[in-house]
Amino acid sequence: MRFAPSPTGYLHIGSARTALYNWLMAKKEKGLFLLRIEDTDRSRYVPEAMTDIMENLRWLGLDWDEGPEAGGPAGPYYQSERVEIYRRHAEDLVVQGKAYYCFCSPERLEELRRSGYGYDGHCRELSAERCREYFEEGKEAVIRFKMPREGKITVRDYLRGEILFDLQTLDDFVLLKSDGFPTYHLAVVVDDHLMAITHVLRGDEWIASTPRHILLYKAFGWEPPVFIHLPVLLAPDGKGKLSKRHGSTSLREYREQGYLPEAVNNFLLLLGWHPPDDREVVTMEEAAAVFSPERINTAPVAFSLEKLNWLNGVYIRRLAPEDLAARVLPFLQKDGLLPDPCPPERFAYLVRIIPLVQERLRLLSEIGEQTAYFFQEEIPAPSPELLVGKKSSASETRDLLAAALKVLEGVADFSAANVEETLRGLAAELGKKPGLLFMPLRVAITGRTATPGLFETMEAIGKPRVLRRIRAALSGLA
RNA sequence: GGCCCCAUCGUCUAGAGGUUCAGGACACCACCCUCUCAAGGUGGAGACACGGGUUCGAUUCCCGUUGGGGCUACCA
Repeated sequence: MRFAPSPTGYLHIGSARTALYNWLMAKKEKGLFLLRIEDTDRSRYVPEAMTDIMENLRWLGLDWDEGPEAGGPAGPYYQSERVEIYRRHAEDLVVQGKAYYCFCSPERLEELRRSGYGYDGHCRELSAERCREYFEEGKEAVIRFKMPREGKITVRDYLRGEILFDLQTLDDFVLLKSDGFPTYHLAVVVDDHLMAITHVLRGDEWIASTPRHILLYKAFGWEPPVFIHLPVLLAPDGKGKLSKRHGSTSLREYREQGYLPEAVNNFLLLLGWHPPDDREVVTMEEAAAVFSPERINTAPVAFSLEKLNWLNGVYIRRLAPEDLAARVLPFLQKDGLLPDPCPPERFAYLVRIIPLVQERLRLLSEIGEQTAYFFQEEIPAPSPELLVGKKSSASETRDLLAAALKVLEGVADFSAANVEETLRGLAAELGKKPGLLFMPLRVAITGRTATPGLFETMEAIGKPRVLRRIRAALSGLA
């Protein structure tokens, strides 16, 4: 199995799915997974793309057995370093009469394209003599594949069965460009063969080019691999291909938004594939044990984030507090709530806070807004509107807070259980519903109406800060 | 335009001719739990694109229509 991205941009979420499926299949079948870089288009080459692709594949845990930085017997794994190999193969085909030099000008080709048909075979029967003359004149040439002119070719797709193509609809495509670099078609066939790829699992935008590839395998006298074409990813509205217009398409953006690689993998896995049972939460280990290409769907898939958000929550809840703390730390540092580097005692406090917010967190990036009041010495004074509930009045709220302040001052053991007991006792004593007392306290202490359990929160914040915040709220009401 | 692929709840999907008044998950709604918010529990609403065949019987097979998508480069 292999994943063969082109370094023309950041790792796309759809490419990541392709990589994942390839990786899973390699694991399942105890085969090898290799990474090959298809950098044969110098004009579209983006230098940062390479590091982004490798970094994010690793982030997902999709390690490659062979490829850049890993090496391997079939290297090099950058196509730009293999141009000699492609040139040799292309020239072999010319010698065998299965391909030919073409000297047509870009202008002529442009006109041809406008006519709606492919290349017309203008240079197909050029004599060797003529070619030499052209070369001596310094003309640039490409090598084109000599397509059989009639008949049909059947492409066997693992999921779709046989697909018939009329050879008349296929033109003499370019194998080797005038700059000496191969086209995708040549490079992919040569490399997949030389690298002993048995299953080509790629996006279904390649179906239309597969007949060319099969013909190339035949021309070289090679056995074609099994072709498995994945359905395309559609925009969330199901209309049109997934593109930047519809939100994030690069994996790095998801990472930056606070998605867990576990969740992204699980989500991508379910986008076109499903396990034999009804499970939705499937870890990589589980998937690697049961992945089978028969269960891949053929219909286009809308890329909707709802399930990813849910899965992210699921995986966040599964994390050990220390683990989640470590993952959330960079986000808190970015928000300026914890220093970088983070001293051990501050980190320990974070770990202590984690259980309070763990089941409320959907994205790691939400950590700051959900926990700021734990880390801050003082919080911005909550507005009276927030402090005074809809069912209460300013004077009642003031009385309640004052009463709470008084009893809390006397609490020596500021544990959640003890605080709860004290405050419930107070509410009963005042003949008030507990919620009526708890809400203004919550707002006074945290500045918000939605928080983790009040008493756990108070314990974590500690008596001095709690009392100070209640006093501050009280003075704000005066 | 030509060639090709695809078509079950809003979304991801189960289903491989009858045992399905079509099952699960996300999202949505209601209720329960409850100090708020979550999480969790229970329940609810929600789909076989359409038209022809084939068949005793079609969501399942065939054809067409419609819709969506891809390819049609010296890009991958």
